[in-house]
Amino acid sequence: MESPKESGAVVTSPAVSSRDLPHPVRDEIRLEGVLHALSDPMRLRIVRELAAVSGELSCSHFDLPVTKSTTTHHFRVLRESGVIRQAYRGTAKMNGLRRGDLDELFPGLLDAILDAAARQAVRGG
Amino acid sequence: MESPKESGAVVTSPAVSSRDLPHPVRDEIRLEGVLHALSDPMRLRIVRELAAVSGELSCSHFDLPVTKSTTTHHFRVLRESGVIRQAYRGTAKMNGLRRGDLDELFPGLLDAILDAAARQAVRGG
DNA sequence: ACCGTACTACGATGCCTATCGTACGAGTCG
DNA sequence: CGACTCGTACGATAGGCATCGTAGTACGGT
Repeated sequence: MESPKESGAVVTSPAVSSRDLPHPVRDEIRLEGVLHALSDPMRLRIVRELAAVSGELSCSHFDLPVTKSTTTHHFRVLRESGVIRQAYRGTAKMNGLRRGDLDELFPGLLDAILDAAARQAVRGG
Repeated sequence: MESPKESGAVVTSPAVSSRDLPHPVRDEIRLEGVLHALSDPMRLRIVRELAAVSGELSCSHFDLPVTKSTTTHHFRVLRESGVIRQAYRGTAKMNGLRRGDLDELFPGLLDAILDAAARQAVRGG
């Protein structure tokens, strides 16, 4: 498509770079999909880290015991189920929890799951 | 433990019959397992009905759009993940939510999920 | 004893998915 | 430009699982 590089204007922020990723809109998010996404230990771990920093993290920040291919797969599942939002920023891909959307759709759900995960971790997870 | 059939006492309740089913004890219940169990539409539906009556229901009470074999499978997944408790009462198999255990282990989780499911159903699920 | 009901067990099938390795595209910096 | 980093795409593989059908077991009533 059009390259955002010409036109005299200075590119002030790296923004979403060119390629953008398909996300479900808020009302397309399904409870079953969210639960399924969070029922995988690797993905639950990712979401817990994202919730802890309450900001965005690059994919490479996570040091998961799986290959990069598999990591990509898990992030895609989380994005397609509506749990996280992803955007390119330069070569990095930033990930953020869709807290607002999830809280509007399913009030208390995310917090209950995060709390449950924390308790289980304390008990020795 | 002791069989309730001897001793002059009248058998007032059919009780657990003979065969009993393996359940995880409370501390063996894993969050991932619970989320996975509830991420299936059929099983979520079962759990919603059980929560609605807040008592026990026989397997045959449910009119699911699958065969009985499949229904048995779903109930086993729910039992083995710690979401429900099952016991034979005569020829019927009664099912009840393990609310107490789940609420102690993961406070607010079950309610949040049930509320989320109800909201989604209202929105047209 | 017999039958009907309730549920199970087992095998088959087809789909989904978690995982890997390798090869590639996009962006940054020298 | 070239090299390097970050992440993707694709194919393969192996295991899990939702579903079915059929055959079987347990229990209760007649």
